[in-house]
Amino acid sequence: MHQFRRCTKLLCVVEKHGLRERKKQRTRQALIEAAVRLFEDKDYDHVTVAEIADAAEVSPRTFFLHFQAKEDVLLANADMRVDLALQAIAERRAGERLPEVLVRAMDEMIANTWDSDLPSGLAALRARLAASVPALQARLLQRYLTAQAELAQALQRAFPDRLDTITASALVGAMVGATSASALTALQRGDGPNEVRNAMRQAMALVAQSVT
Amino acid sequence: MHQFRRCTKLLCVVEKHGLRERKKQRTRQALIEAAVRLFEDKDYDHVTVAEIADAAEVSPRTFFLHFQAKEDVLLANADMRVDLALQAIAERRAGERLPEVLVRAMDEMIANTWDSDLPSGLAALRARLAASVPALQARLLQRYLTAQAELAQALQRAFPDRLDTITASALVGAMVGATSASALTALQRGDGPNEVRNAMRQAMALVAQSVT
DNA sequence: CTGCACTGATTCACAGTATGCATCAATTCA
DNA sequence: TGAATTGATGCATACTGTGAATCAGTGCAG
Repeated sequence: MHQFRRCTKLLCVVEKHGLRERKKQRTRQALIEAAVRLFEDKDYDHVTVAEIADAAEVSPRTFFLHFQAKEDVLLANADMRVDLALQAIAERRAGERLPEVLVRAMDEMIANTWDSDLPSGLAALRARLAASVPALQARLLQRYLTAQAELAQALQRAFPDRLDTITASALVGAMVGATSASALTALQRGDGPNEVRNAMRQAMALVAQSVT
Repeated sequence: MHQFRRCTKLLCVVEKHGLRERKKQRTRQALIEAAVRLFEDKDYDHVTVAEIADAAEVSPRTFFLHFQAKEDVLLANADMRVDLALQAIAERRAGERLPEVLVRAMDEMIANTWDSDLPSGLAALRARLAASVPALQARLLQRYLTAQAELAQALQRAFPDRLDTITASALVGAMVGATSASALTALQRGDGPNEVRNAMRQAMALVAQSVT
């Protein structure tokens, strides 16, 4: 019944199998862009799904065919980033210790966000809205939680003799919790992108030293 | 516009100023009990607000006069617990170190939950639903986040020379993140109340050692 | 004790999110 | 070319959550 959908690793690679798939991606992209444009103009919840669909020149019904909820249009590529982190853990380098692997995985996600969403302004918009719109914040946290479970599982697989299930989830929970809390604090203080990133690094370092 | 309401410390002490207040509390309690009863019978989102209100013999509109959203009926006394933790931090005992204070604050919350919600079965119901109903999970996480901000502020006030704003929120974020992640993992593994509590303790200890 | 202010509860109306279902139209494949 | 697949649509609908007007009981001032 309830179900958090995740894209598989394969789907995250841009497939262009046929005109059909490309068309679908185009309307999806149109919806995202229309939404972002509208959110930059008006208050988040004064923008209705109907308006977004209208701006993207599709029917409102189509919106929900691409996104499970209104909020998801702003978290479009989050799944891909989790996959990056999972891969980073799986490809543990020789001699790399536990905290380093975890930090590298987190860095992978952050770096990808920086590269793809920062220039477009999407990162800033999302940050601003996530700090002020409860519904979006809730959805974001929820996705963090499911991502955490996957990261914990991957981490335990990478260090089977060192971690039990509880420790693994505690560790990942601490890392994600600390990072997002400090990022949010920095954001609400009015910090710019680089300061926010520094805050995240600082938080990660703090947690990392607990597993030295 | 958006606003996460919190009860003030004064309101958390049970006031019985007049018949009026008592009546209000009675309908509030009736709503909670009706909701719990229905949630135990049916699937969470097959129970409508209208049904809850009906079972409590009030109008549906009245439900939203007491709770901001459907989910909040299950998180009724959460605010009080945060206040307990804040108090625990403010009343820092002589010679108590940072990690100890934080752990004590968390313990305060957990212990209160155990004492008041465990016998009634509310704790179990909430745990079960929080692990399976996305909407509730989201709301819970959101409240954790606002609680975190308050805890971080209180902590910084208690250790002004030791903590900057970012470190304080990172620390609290790590603690809350680790604790809830491990609790959820334990729950989903099918652990009973005591095992869950142990998992939480273990997570707290892990984070506490990072600030030794 | 009486009228007035306050406020919880109710009723009615409504915007908006989200889903189910039948259907159309274009793509893909046999 | 004909058939199956599937993205998009329209329509109907359930439900959450809010606004506004109103009623009724409580508490307070005079």
